[in-house]
Amino acid sequence: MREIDPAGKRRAILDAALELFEQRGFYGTTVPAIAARAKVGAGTVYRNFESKAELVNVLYREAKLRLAQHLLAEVPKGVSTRELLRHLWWRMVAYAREEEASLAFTEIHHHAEYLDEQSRAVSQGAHARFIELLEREQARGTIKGINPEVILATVEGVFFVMFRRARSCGIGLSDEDLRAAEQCVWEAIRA
Amino acid sequence: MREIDPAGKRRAILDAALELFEQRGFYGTTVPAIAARAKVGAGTVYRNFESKAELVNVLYREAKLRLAQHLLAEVPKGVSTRELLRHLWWRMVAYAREEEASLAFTEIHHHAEYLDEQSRAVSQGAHARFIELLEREQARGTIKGINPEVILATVEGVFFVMFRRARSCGIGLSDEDLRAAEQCVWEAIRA
Amino acid sequence: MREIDPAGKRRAILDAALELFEQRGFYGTTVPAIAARAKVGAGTVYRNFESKAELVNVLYREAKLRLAQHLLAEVPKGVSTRELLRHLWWRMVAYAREEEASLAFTEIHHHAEYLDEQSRAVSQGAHARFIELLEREQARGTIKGINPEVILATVEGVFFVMFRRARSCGIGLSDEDLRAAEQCVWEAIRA
Amino acid sequence: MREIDPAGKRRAILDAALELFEQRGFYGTTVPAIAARAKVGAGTVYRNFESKAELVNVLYREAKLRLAQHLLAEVPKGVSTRELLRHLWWRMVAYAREEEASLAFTEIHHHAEYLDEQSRAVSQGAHARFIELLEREQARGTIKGINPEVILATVEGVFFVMFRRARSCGIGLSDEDLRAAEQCVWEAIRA
DNA sequence: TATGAATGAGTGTTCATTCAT
DNA sequence: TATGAATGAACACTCATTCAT
Repeated sequence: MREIDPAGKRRAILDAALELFEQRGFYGTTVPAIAARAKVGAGTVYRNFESKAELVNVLYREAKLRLAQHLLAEVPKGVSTRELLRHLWWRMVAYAREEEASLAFTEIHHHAEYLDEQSRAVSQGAHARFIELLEREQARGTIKGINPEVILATVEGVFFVMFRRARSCGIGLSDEDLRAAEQCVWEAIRA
Repeated sequence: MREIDPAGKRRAILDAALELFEQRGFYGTTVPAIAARAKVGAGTVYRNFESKAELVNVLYREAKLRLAQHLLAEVPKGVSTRELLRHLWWRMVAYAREEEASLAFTEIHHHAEYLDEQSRAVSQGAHARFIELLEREQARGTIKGINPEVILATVEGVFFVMFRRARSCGIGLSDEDLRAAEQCVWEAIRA
Repeated sequence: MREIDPAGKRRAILDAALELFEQRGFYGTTVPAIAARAKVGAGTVYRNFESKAELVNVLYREAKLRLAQHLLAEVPKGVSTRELLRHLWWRMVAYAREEEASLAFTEIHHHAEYLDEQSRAVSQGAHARFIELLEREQARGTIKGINPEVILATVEGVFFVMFRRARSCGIGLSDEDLRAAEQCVWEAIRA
Repeated sequence: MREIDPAGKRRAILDAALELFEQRGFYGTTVPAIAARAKVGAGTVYRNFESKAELVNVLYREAKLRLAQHLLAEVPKGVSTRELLRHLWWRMVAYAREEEASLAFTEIHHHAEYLDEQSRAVSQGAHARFIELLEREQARGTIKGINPEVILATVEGVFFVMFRRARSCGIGLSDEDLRAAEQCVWEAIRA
């Protein structure tokens, strides 16, 4: 069987582009710079992606799906809401630590004008799954019965702002801080 | 008495630039586009600002200072921490509603490489004032004694993510949602 | 009697322009820079001159005429050709020392495309007067009977190249060097 | 074997730039004009040269070195100073006729502020080699013992002014004129 | 398939010129 | 008369994209 892209150039381009898009944004990143970092010719980028916009969309969807996958793949069944939050929280921490750039990338490109319909659908799809999960927990009466968007904004907001600040200021987040933050979030949302 | 810039072109340029930088970022915004939106010639931008970078820095500092001013100007004395949070929260809501673009702008440009020393200093100065305020409340024993950075990330995170989502998805935030969110934040941080 | 330009702004503009055109050429000199050096507003330049091109043409003609005037005004009558050359040579030296910039300016702008018909006519007129003078001396049989253009190129060439080099390299020309050069020129052209 | 720039675009750019810089100077020449004359896209200029300034410097050094090479490469040994001058003179004439623009170019750009250290060094190096040559002849007692800079200014001055005038006035220089001029120069400098 | 030279539209910025004050 | 803020065309230079090799 003939493999597609045996040299992994497509992957190299995606990885290079992720780093650069995250650091300098879409318009601040040039295709030649991506090609140089991926150690391929500029033309090779266009053999793999129709345009710079397609490239950023592919990355966006990949990042969004991978995060959702990472969080929702092995959700434990039959545990308390407290346990569920703790589980999700540390999965997010693990993801943020492994894929720092990917997480920051999705934050930055949220709702940018160069994202296409498909990317917006992926984003909304992931969002919808989290809302559903929250609504199931709300039905158990363990967390507040308010607008689940508010609950989600609480969880995500605390997490993202903390990680963004840690990343942009170059300071580390201790496990103690993360535990404290998780406790805050729980107290914020519990019924 | 001769007025400086009686036609308010400088202000028009700043306003136009704020909108565009917020929508499309620094690199995605062109100076001719700013000039066109401000209804001035391209050269007029350069009569008022040394460069595109200076323009974004002026805007950044202005936005940061105005927000800090708005929040910290009339902090009530001798009230409970609960009252203080409520006060700050609704000041933030008022600001976010009046100056939607300005708030979103500062979020986007946080720690960008085109911000100069002065802008970084302004940003850090504002941050420090909020941390001090939190430490005073922590000393009263009314909020958690954890790392105040975590507390601040909690308050800001919930607020910003909620407003960003409302803005980018074009949905409104009801007063009820905002009250609920504020209650979440309080329960998150109280001792 | 109402004087024109009592404040001498026109003169200030011409002097400022001469310096700048000589240092940086026509295209390398900006009208605002001329105005700033002349301590007038940019609009004042246009009140006195139709355009940057007219300004350079006025300067060119002035410089050309002044030099010719300086050299040909008091030509001694009834002296030997040797005496005449010596006279002219030291008049040129005096002019070059007094009006360094003016001399360099005419050299630089010789036959530039922005010079108008009138300027070219002035240039050619001055040239013709020198050629006539040379032909009169040739008729006396005291200098070579070759193409007078060659004689003129010799006198001017030695002089200009020497002064240009002195000026651009920042070295001074001693009287001894100038005397030696004049002797060279004489020996070059004498019959 | 892969040739570098087989289409000779770099050469085409250099040739086009030489013509334009010679006619209109550095600031009067636009990069789009160079590209158009060289029949390449504007971007191609920047693939071959870092900037307009680098381009003019490359041209300047090339022209300076080629002229020095042309004159000094095959200096006849053991000939009289008279013969040496004649040799150099006609080499200069040959060069001036073959590379009219190149000669005029170096004259114009002498000591301009956009020339870099390397270009100034090349210029001074060439100058030094001519001064040395003159000093060797002075040691033989065949030419005047005056400041060799004056001798050089004499030779160069006569030559350059003659060619510049011929070129700018569009008149030709007859061999007879050139012979006469060479004789003038000899008589100017001989002991 | 992979390349990178080539392109030219588009960028940030300057400046000759105008004109309201 | 004198000013200098305002203009926008034109500049030096960049970069997304193409295509011959």
